[in-house]
Amino acid sequence: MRSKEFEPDEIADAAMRVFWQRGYAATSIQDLVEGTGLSRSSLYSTFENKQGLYQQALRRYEAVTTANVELLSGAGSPRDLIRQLLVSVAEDELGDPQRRGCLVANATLELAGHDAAVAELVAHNFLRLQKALEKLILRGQQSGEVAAARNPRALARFFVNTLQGMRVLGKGSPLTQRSQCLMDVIDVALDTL
Amino acid sequence: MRSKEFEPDEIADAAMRVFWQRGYAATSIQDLVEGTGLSRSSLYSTFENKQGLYQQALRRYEAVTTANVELLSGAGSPRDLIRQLLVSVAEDELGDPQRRGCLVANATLELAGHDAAVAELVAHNFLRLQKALEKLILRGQQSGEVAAARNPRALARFFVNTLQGMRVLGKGSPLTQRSQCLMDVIDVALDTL
DNA sequence: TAGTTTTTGGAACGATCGTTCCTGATGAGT
DNA sequence: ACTCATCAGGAACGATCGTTCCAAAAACTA
Repeated sequence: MRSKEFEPDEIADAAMRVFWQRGYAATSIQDLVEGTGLSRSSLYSTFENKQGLYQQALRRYEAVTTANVELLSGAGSPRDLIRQLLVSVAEDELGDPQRRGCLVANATLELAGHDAAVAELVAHNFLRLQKALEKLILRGQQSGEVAAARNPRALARFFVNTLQGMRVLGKGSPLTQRSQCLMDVIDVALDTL
Repeated sequence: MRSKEFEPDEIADAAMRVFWQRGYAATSIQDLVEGTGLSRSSLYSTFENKQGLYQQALRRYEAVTTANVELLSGAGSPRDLIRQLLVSVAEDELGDPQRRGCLVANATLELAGHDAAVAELVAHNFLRLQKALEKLILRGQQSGEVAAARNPRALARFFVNTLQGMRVLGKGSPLTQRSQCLMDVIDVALDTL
C-alpha cells in the first residue's frame, strides 16, 4: 500500500475557490490542475469527473453557511445579529476584488435548473440558513424585541431572499450607487422586524 | 447590392432564448446556429462574435423590462401593481418548464463581475425598474395609500432586490416548499409599504 | 531490502470549442 | 440578360475541451 499525498478536502477547497471565481462551465480542467496543484489523473481518480469535483466543492462551501449560522446562533439582539449578517454580505460584495459573490447563488442560477444534484446541495444551504434565522426571530419575538405578528418562518424566508437579492445587486447594480443601494435594502428589510 | 434575408433583431431574439436557457459559457456556436437557423458566417458577419451576439441578445431582453415598467406605470393601486409584478415573477419561476429564470439575473451572476459591457447592460435594466418603482411608490405616498415615512428610492431599491432574490430562490429553494417560500417573501415584502 | 500495490505526472485521445475562409448562390442595377 | 457586389452555407482552422491511459516514482509490507 501507498498512502495519498494530499488531503481530498483541501483539494476540494482549492477547487471551490476556482469554481467560485469562474463558475462551472467557464472553468477548465487545466484551471483546476493549476488551482489545486494536482495532476489530471489524481483529480479524476479522486473525484470521478468535473461534475463530481464541483459537487464536492459545493459541499465544502457549506462551511461558509456554517459560519453564518453560527453568527446567527450567538448571543445578542436578534435584530442586530441579522443586521450584522446583511452588512457582512454587503461589505463582501463591495470589497472583494475578485467579485466572486456567493458560490451557492452562482451555482443556483447557473446550474440548479438543470442539475438535480446541484439543486439539492443549494437547497440544503438555503434551508440551513432559513432555520437559523427562524430560530433567531422566534427568540426575538419571545423576548418582545421583535413584533410577534408575523410567522417567523415567513420572515426567515424573506431574509434569505433578501440576502440572495443582495448577491445579485451586489454584482449588477450601477457601481456609482451600489453601496447606497445595498444599505437602503438592509434598512428597509430590517424594518419588517 | 443584395439585401439581407433575415432581420438581425429577430436573430438576436432567437439567440436570446438560447442564452436565456443555457447561459453564456454553456452555449456553443452550434447551439446558436440551430437556435437561430443562420449559418456561422452570417452570425459572425452580423454580430462580430459570440460576445457581440450575447450583448445584442441582452439588449433585446430589455423588452421584458419594458413590459414590467409598463405594468408599473399603469393605473391602479400602487401596492396592487407591485404585488402583480412580484406574483408574476413567482408564477414564472414556478411554471416555466424550461426553468430559465431571468436573463438579467443570470447574466449578472455569470458575467457582470468580469465583463464591463455586460455589467453596464444589466445595470441599465435594474435602474429602469428601480425608477418605475420609485415613481409608483411616490404616487402611492402622495395619494396616502402608502406610508410616506420612507424614501421612495430606498423602497424601490428594496423591491428590485426582492425580485432578484426571488429569481435565486425560485431556482434554488427546496422544491417541496418553493411556492410557499415565494408567497411568504411577497407578503413580507409588501408589508414595508 | 525486495516485492507489491497505489499514486503520480504527463502524454495523448477524440470531440468540440470559437472563429475564419472560400465557394457557389442570390438578387439588385444597368 | 448580364454584371457584380454581397450574401449564406459548410468545410476547415488551430486551440482547447473533458477524459483516459500508461509508465515511472513512491511508500508500505514482509
